[in-house]
Amino acid sequence: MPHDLPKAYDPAAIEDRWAEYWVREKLFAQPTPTSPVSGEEKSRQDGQSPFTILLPPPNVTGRLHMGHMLNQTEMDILTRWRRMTGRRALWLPGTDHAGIATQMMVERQLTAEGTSRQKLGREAFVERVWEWKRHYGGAILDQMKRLGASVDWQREYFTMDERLSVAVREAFVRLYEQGLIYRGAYIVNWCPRCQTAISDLEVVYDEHKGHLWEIRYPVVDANGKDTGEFLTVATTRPETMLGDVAVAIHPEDERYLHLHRKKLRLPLMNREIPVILDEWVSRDFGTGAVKVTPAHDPNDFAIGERHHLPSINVMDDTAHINAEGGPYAGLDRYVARKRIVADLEEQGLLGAVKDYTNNVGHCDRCKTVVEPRLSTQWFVKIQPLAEKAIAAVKPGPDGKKAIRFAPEQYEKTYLNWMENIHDWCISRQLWWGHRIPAWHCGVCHKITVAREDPTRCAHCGSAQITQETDVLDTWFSSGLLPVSVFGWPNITAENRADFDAFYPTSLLVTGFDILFFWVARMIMLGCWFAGDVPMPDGSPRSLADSVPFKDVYIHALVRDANREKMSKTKGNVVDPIEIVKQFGTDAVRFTLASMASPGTDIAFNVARTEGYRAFANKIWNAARFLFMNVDRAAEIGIVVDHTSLGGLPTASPDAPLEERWIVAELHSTAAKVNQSLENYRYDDAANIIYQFFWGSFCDWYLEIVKLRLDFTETADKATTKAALTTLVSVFEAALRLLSPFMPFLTEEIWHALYDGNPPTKSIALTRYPQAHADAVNENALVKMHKLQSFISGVRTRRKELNVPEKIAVPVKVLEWNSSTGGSEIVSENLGFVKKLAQISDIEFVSDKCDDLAWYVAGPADVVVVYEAIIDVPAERERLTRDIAKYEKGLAAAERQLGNESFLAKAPAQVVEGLKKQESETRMLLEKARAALGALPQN
RNA sequence: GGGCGGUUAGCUCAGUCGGUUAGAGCGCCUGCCUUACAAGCAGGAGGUCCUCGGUUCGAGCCCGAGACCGCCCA
Repeated sequence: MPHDLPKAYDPAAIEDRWAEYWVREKLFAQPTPTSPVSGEEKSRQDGQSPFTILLPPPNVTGRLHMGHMLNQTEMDILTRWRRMTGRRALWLPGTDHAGIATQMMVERQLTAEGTSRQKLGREAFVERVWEWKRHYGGAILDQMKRLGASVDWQREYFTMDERLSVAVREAFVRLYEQGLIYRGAYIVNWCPRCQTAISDLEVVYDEHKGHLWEIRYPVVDANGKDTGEFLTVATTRPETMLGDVAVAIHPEDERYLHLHRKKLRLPLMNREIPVILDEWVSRDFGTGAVKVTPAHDPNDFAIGERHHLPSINVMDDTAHINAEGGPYAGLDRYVARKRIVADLEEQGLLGAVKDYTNNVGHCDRCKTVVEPRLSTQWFVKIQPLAEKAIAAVKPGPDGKKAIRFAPEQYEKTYLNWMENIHDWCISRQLWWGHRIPAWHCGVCHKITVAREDPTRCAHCGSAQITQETDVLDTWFSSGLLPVSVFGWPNITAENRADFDAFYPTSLLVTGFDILFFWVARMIMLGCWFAGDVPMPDGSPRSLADSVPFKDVYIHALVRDANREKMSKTKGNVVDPIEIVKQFGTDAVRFTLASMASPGTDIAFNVARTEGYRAFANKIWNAARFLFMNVDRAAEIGIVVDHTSLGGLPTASPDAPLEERWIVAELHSTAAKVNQSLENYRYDDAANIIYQFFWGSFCDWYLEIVKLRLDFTETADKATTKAALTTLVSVFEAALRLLSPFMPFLTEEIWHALYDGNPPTKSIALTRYPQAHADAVNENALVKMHKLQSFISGVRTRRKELNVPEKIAVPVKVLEWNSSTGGSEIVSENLGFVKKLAQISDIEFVSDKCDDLAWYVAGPADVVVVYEAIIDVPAERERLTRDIAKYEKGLAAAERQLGNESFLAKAPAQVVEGLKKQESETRMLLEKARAALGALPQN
């Protein structure tokens, strides 16, 4: 039997092989169900309803980083687990076309080639991006394949795919027809480098040390002559003054009220502008007078609307001053700023210049300072969509929430944003993306929006129509994914099996950074459009059935070991692929899982990963131990029946204690792990399995079972076979328990265990261990626990007496509390107790003996008899320390037990427990005092 | 300015409904190459649960105030 595993676990030697195997064998493909799954069936059999999860589509230009790996590890654990519990599990992968990022990438290439997208023209450029995508776009998904993500590769999508583009177009047209898309001139965030509008969410604010400049605007009389008086305004952006159309003051500001209706002469431009009153003005900020530049500031724009002021745009789309800026035309905004400040100073119109730290918006993509700019854009009137999206997370008529957040706190964040939402600017001045399906008429200037490319204007019939050049925000298409990947809008009677089976999806796992970008938009668009799709039986769809997912699990940020945010500039980025090469995928996955405590950032520390590689190695070697014994057994004709594997083993009442115990531990572990995963407690689940494998199975059970693995000719073959069978079946079940966390290692060992003839193609297709409540044998757990503390106690005592590890010594046992039955348990299990504690002989005594080496170990007093000289000072120190500890504990217990309120109000079980503890502590104290007294005086 | 989260061992973090003497991994100290594993085994040390006040028979946990750290939104 070829069970020859290498001595040390080497992930590199096994992982590539399995990763390829899983993809090649299409193990995780989830074809369209042939018989439609009715919604009724879905809700009736919740345990068997499909488990569907969408991969947050990585940016097609991206490379895998630690955040992806955490995200994917969590999804993979849950998907593998749900699959193993028997549910139809579908994890759907894909990538996002990432408008700005991808366009930037290709433009950079073009620049290097000495050309540009303008020179190429739109059509050629877009073809060039497709070419780029075909070449490099698969990189991140290839990395995912290598990491063994159990996704359905047959369903891989790209947001610009034809079928998904159909959905984008349908969504746009429908919203337009419903009056929810409009076009208009508003202040948007403009990136002068990307030369496109970006949404509020794509602006990141940074504290920036700047100045607050005070500028004196001369007051003029009716003839335009200076009166000699000035109104001083304060601004952080003096260059925008070129576009000023008014100065606003607060209607109750006594300082300036006399200037109301007066005119000012705008310095440098020599234009007369009015002084107006507006409540928005903050009297405490700056001078209390604010210049109004509607074309370059959102607040000013609002004031302009209120007061019917004109807007003067003084900058072009590259943030250079345009012709409206008079002498400053052609200057970059910052050059203009310097020049303007200098000129004002020269003219004596510059007041105080104060240091001021303000928040400056930068483009999320390229970090260029964003310019608020008045321009014509397309917007979604968001309120009606937001209302549904709010209702979806609040308790419905039945008191249930259609969407639940984990951790719960994110629900507040989400609602807070959704309740204060602004209309969504969806147009981008890019070439790469879904081009807006709107045509402008050259004759009547009206807009035609259509599902099919029109040839004539819908209003006047003219053929002089041209398509809108803008494309849609990438999030508009990714927001539609939950519906579009399952066939929307083409949901017909013949073509709705996917939609009926998999929508709503079960869960979304993602980072908080895209809560608004993506999660919120999926909820809005999903509720809006899926809501119109009737249920399979033709009935209207409820909100609960319209949502894109039922649960949202938000995970934290992966930071470096010092809790610093990873960043390229800081150079502290941990490349997951590098770490994987070093320690193996399984170890990295386990690290992330064991640290994934909800709501807490992960400080990724390779020391931890090193530890989990050791864990993998531990299991590897446990497997080697098993195989060695299986092979030896085979030599004398003992064969473990493979058909007994695959479930969760049970132990008969007459089985040895260690068997009843390990089986009970296994069931208890399985129960806890299932419960933890149910609650998204990856950390608990991982730690519980770790504890079972290493702490229980390897440290205790394997050592004990060695005594029963007797392969000599005289051995009782039945005993050996029974022990071996339990050993193998517990191990096999534990592998399945571990498999979602460490899929590679467990796959390798599991196949070896079945000697090349496994019952299915992969451990991932077996059943996850489910505990039987009655198999958790409390009695065995308690007894074993006592023996463990007894054995540990003897070992501790041996160390204190400097007994060499190899030497077995006799011990005397005195049971000091008959109710525990300690002596009996010890004598029932003499075999392994003697072995594990290195005891040559045990004598049970009924009276305290005179030996000095008295010690309390677990359920019995123990005396380790050894011809060693007791280190009297050390012994005195130990006893003194113990006495102090016991005295403190006893005093605390007595104090509480003397409190009548406690006795009256505390639950009986707590009082009983404390009484027991008190009497035990008292006994320990007496013994320790006696032992101290018996020590020689010096 | 508005909102949210955190502070527990040297480090990174758990701690369920308030209940007996607060846990884990890593690190540290001591001793061992023991026929699965030195990526190992055995043993050990290590705590003002941020501070103050309150509720309670009982507080790491609940309430109030404060300190410090962090995040989101404007």
